[in-house]
Amino acid sequence: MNELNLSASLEDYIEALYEIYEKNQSVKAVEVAKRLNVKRSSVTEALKNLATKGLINHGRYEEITFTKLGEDLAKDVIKKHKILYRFFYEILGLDSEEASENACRVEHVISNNALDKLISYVEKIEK
Amino acid sequence: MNELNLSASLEDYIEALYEIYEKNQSVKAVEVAKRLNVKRSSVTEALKNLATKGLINHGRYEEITFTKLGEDLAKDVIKKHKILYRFFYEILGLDSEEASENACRVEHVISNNALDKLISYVEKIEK
DNA sequence: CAAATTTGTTAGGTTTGCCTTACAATTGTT
DNA sequence: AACAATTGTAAGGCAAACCTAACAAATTTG
Repeated sequence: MNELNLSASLEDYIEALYEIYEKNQSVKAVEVAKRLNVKRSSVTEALKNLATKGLINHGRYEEITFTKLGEDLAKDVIKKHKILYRFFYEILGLDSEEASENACRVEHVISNNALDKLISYVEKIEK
Repeated sequence: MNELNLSASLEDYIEALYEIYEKNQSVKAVEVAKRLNVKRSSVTEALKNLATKGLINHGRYEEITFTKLGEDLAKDVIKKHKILYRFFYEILGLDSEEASENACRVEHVISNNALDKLISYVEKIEK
């Protein structure tokens, strides 16, 4: 499918970028840094990296925008996160915070196929 | 619980070491290397690392043995792997290989609490 | 047992992702 | 507009994990 194979770290960045963008119609490095608990300079690096990979457009001191590919990828990660959250929270009964933490980590390592099965499963259970 | 916080990589190593040890009553770096798809030199490094952390005993050109802590830790990881495998294989219906791959990756990131809930869940479902 | 093969180790490199520090650009405030 | 504060970037470092290449120890085998 997506032959880009982002690292967990870059997936975190693009996910954060997208959600912050949705909320604010703009993205500040400071916010990304806060959210991911990293320094502003690390955000700069990651942005450079994502731009190189063709996922965002971003020049010096410019607002970022998503490429089609970047947007799709971000949505994929977010989709994974949401279904995993539901699984941990609604089915396993973890509290909200721990469900979210687990989803955050698992979303980077679960296969697409496993995700699809999980979607069907969660939906079946909660029918 | 375990305040050691092994990296995913070191967890893989100790898991492999333990399973190979169980099977052969001894561990060769070559086998570990094959199994984890790394070079022998990387295994040497990892062993040094695990020994420093007090999980195994291992001197130059010596057989390794596990400390109590190391053995407990290995068993923990293996336990996680097994329950995750069951979940992916028996409940989600992935094929054996993909179930195993997913278990291998998720075992390093899922919380102990989530694991406990998963154990209960899988056991309840399969009652 | 001596030579050949296999195995373990070391040294030195690479990549990724983070950091700190310092500076540049932008924005906000009087 | 001028100064202050905030934000973005660049440079240089560090640690984890991996690698290759070369060598050392151990094992196999003719």
